[in-house]
Amino acid sequence: MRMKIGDLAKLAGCKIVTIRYYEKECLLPEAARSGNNYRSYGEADLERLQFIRRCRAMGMSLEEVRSLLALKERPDQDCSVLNALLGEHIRSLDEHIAALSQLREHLAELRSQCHGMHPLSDCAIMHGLSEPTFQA
Amino acid sequence: MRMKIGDLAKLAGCKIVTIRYYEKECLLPEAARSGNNYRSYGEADLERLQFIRRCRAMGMSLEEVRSLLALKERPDQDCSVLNALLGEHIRSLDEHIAALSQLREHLAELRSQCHGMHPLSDCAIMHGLSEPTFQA
DNA sequence: ATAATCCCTCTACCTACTATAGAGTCAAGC
DNA sequence: GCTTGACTCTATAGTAGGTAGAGGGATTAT
Repeated sequence: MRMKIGDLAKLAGCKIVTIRYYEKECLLPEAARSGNNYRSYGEADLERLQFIRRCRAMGMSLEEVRSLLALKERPDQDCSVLNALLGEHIRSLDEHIAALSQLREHLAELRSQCHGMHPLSDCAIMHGLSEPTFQA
Repeated sequence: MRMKIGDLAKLAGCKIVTIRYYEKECLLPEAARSGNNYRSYGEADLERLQFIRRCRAMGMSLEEVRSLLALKERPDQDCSVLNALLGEHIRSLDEHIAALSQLREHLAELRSQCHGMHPLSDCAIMHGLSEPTFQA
């Protein structure tokens, strides 16, 4: 039942150092220690770590994860707080995606103006990057 | 014609510290100094800085910018190198955008399952984040 | 003369980890 | 009993691309 940090890391799909890092950041509680001073983990630790990793995989910051973990501790509370938090996260993702897409279009346009096989001094890409018209 | 770091920052739309940072990173040459030890800049410095800022605004890393600056020094070279570099950058942008979009859909789906007004312990969002099904 | 604003260097901080050094622990094989 | 390899421990420093602050000197406006 009890496992060492390497086992936990394997099960959660993350690195050992990351687990120690989360502990230092108080996202995981201070681990119990076995006689040899090795950290010792159980089911609950694994679940909490997986929760964190899933949130991270969803693109949340550790601060956001911290808020979610705090919410998770109070299951009696209304879930509108959580709903709002997630909505905010989706909104910021949308912004991020829109900005990147615009950038991508911009770059594609720049590239389409160059057909290769000529010196850099004539290249439309270099000119595009050098001229004030291409302020993003 | 010559200007101080604050003027340059204003013209390039960046912070003073950022300019000093670029100098330390050798993206900008060591600035000339006037009698009072203030950095002193001219047209060429402004252009180089603007080039860097434009590349950054296009989402390029400082390492990519470094490569572009090196290319810029050799205007006789064929522009296919530049073309390839830009193509690679666009490709990595595409990947990034795709990953974020998938994430966004995932989160939207999660959120759509919660209609508010019930305790967290029943909330589909919290369950979604707690269960292995939602591995991204 | 003095206050506000500029500039200087140097150091530390941010996110979310990753990498390395140097040391202790444990199980298997000879 | 000894060695080898795989595991663990702590502590420190590094990554990208800056940002923030301390403590000091220079310039400009009033």
